[in-house]
Amino acid sequence: MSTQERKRRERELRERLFVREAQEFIRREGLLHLQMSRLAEACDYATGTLYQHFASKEDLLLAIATEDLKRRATAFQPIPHLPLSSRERMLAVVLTDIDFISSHPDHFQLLQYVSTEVIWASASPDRRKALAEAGAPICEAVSQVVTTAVATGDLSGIPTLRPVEIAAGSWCLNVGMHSLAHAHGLLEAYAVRDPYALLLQHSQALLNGLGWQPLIDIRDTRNIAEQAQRIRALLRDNMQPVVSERPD
Amino acid sequence: MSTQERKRRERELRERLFVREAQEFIRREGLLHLQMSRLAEACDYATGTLYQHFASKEDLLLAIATEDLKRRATAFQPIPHLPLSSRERMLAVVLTDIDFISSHPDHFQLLQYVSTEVIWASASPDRRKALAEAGAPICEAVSQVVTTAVATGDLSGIPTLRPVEIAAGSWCLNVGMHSLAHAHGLLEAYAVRDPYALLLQHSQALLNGLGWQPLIDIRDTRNIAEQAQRIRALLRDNMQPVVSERPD
DNA sequence: AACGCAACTTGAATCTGGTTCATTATCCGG
DNA sequence: CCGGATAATGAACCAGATTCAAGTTGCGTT
Repeated sequence: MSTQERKRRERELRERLFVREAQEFIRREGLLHLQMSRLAEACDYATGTLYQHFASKEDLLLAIATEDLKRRATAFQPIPHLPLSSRERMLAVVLTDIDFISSHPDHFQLLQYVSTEVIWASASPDRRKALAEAGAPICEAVSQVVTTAVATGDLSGIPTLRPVEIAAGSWCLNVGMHSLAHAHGLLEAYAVRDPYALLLQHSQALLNGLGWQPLIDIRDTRNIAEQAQRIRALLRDNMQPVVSERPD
Repeated sequence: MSTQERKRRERELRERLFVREAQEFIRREGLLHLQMSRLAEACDYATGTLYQHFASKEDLLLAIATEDLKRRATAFQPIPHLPLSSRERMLAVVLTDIDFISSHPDHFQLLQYVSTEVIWASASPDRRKALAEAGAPICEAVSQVVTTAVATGDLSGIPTLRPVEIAAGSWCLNVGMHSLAHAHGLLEAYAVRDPYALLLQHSQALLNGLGWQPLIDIRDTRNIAEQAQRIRALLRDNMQPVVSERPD
């Protein structure tokens, strides 16, 4: 059994190598210039070997996005347990998302690209499933925040909606603003400034609209900014130290 | 002069032919299977001629998306003048968007694809500009709705925000929900039902949160649905009859 | 220690499809 | 009707993803 096991491990290790190296390529030269043959070469393997792991280039891209997303997801896990009001936790979700994406521009670009129906459709079902699952912890963390809020009475639940569905609004606001912020030239064309401050303000408005206690004054931008800073500080302290993976 | 003028017209006509035929291709076989040479052939032109019009395939895709977007934009123009309360007008925007995208799935897919930084970056600046401009009327219409709302006192403006920026929240909610709704399998994976009813509910919550009068009860789903139906009916009556473009 | 088999690796060849460009055709003003 | 400018043509080109026939490797067996 042990040889089989060892092989599996080696295989997994190599897959990581490919993914890691591909991320490096993308960071250096952009998604556009990632080439299967060059990637294989850079890892000291033949092109064909790459295809042992990934059925197609799209598959590889999903795999990379999945890896990123897993890392992103871990950032959300401590949130439900942070010493914050339920509403602040919800904002912590928004802030975590903003900060992660701001500091990983490649991740957003890639995720955006693979989420495209064109690319999505040409990846294998397994990879698609893996990507969807990598996002699940975020979904769960957020749902938990909502559930707790309802339990503590900060939010009076909406009978027809599940926790996820209540959280979905906030999530969509995020996704939409990221898209806007990344659409090169759109902000300028439409004279929108500082998208993430705006996102924060609208998130607060939405929470108010859902009746999520304590309501705050959305005109008080100073207060909003200060609260965000407080929450960010706490998030930094609670950050999982990024598990630096052992070099092989 | 007239011959030069005629040539320009012919050129424009042909460009339309290409775009139209490409849309047809996409509708029939999907974005994935659009091929430059086959498209040219289908229009009875040589491949090279296609490249007289579009510097690259990406350019062509932007052109198609732009054409669609223009049509989409016209649907928003009557909204600021509809006999509705300002808040209902804002909902009319949301509904128009939902309905247009629901009935033009290809449009969303294409727009999503070309908005991707990868594709966007490899199109020519002119095409990018044209696409951005095609969306401007929507932006203006929505801004106007906000401006009117502030003028009539339905919405007490937010000193630090421009009308566009106030509208941006609602817009992002839309964009985000469309993304979610189109991400094959995500809704199921995260157990979210009926995304567009949800979008409506969250839009109402956001408007409430912005203090947009008259506030409504977001728990009253029946009322929300009925109001949406009323607005939709009005929108249908005011629909610009789609200008059926003369066949050449 | 040698053998045979299965599984894996290799990278040159294949294939697809976007893009180019030398050639040819068209059009226009004189 | 001529000469040159302008545009159309489509076969050739090229990049790069994907394949696959040939060669290796490593394991268990004799």
